Amino acid sequence: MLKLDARTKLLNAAIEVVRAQGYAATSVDELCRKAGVTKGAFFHHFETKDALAVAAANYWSETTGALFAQAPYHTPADPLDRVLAYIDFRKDLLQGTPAEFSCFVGTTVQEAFGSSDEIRAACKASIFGHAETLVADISEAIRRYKVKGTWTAQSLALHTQAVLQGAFIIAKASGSATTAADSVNHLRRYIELLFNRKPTKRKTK
Amino acid sequence: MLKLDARTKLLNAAIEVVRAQGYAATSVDELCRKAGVTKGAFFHHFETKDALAVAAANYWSETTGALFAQAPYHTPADPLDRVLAYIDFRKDLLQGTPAEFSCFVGTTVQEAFGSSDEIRAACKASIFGHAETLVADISEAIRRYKVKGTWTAQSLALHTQAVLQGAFIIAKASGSATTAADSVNHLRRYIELLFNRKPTKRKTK
DNA sequence: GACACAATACCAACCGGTCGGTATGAGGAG
DNA sequence: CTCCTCATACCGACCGGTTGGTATTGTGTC
Repeated sequence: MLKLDARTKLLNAAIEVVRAQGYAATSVDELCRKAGVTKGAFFHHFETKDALAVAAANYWSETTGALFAQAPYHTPADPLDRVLAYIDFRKDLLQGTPAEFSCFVGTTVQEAFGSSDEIRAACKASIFGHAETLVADISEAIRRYKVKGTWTAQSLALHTQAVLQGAFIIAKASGSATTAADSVNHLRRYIELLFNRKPTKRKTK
Repeated sequence: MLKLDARTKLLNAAIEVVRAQGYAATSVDELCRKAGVTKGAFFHHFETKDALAVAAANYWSETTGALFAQAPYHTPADPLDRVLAYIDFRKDLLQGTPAEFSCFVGTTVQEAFGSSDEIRAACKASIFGHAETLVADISEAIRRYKVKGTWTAQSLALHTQAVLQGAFIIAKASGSATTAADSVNHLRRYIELLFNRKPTKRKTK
């Protein structure tokens, strides 16, 4: 981390600290301390604290986007298997403390949706953008399995994100990653039922 | 609200303001202003700001507990119908802005789980306690419909809360209550599928 | 007059943000 | 090559306002 420039160090620090204590409770000074950077550097790179939040949300989109793009859940030939492998992948990420596995933009938007429309929009773009990466596989699975229903691939993709966000909150309240994993299990079962797939052991990893 | 004592006015103000802007971003002074009460009164009734949060979480449990206890979703004879009616009831509550329909303890615990174990515990008790009120109906439905599975009534009850909490976050990000209702629809469909119930129009109101 | 309750004045610490300044390095002119 | 200029990156003391919390003084009701 030492070779990174001040801007990137601040973005990484923001994601780490905000996930642990929330956005409003995180001060600019603390961020600078954590990043090993001075306050002057902070306001050189970001006009305001809110601007940092917007940049961090976009940075979160990029880094997690790259993580999911190269994740192994894309390999199955069957689109439904890919969707289920995605769910399993998300479950695997539920390790350690909530501060480690929870979602930066989910945490931030909950606090800032009323005070900054720029932050809200950046967080929305992150969540909805990630959901969008699931739509192709879901749509293909709908066609392949000839599933009929009043719901759309988009709404199911967004529902997976809602379940994950909710699971993070339950985990924060209970202090247990297991309760979060329980919800993800229910989500997996829901998708199996939707597509008439018999309950399966996970195929990947 | 004028006839209420200072303590209750502060609790109501806390729930209203925190839902709109979050816990950390809400100052004691603002709470006092909103409640029409002085700072002296605040610290007479609550030792610290955190103590107010704990009291507000318990107050939230009581008031929402009363709301749900007298709600009409308990009337159907079939336990599964009661569970589905509960889901419908929750969906009906998704009116107006996120600040109006979102959950005080869900918002608060997300910010305070790392800094105050008392707040965390009070919020956990509220969420888990509410989930517990669903367990009897779910258990009865499991018996009546002879459903087999690896999941428990408790885990399904908690999953409903996770979906709702997640739906609140999606609503805050999107600024739309409709997207939250979409997730609740998926939750309802999941429960119908779990119990082999044909998709139904809602029975209660 | 005892006691719960509330109003006001006040405090030190901390907040986001500002500002004058320095370090470094690229590019052009001579 | 040397010198000058300019832009970018960064520094840290400082500012006014706000924070959670305290101390003191009423005031209404048994």
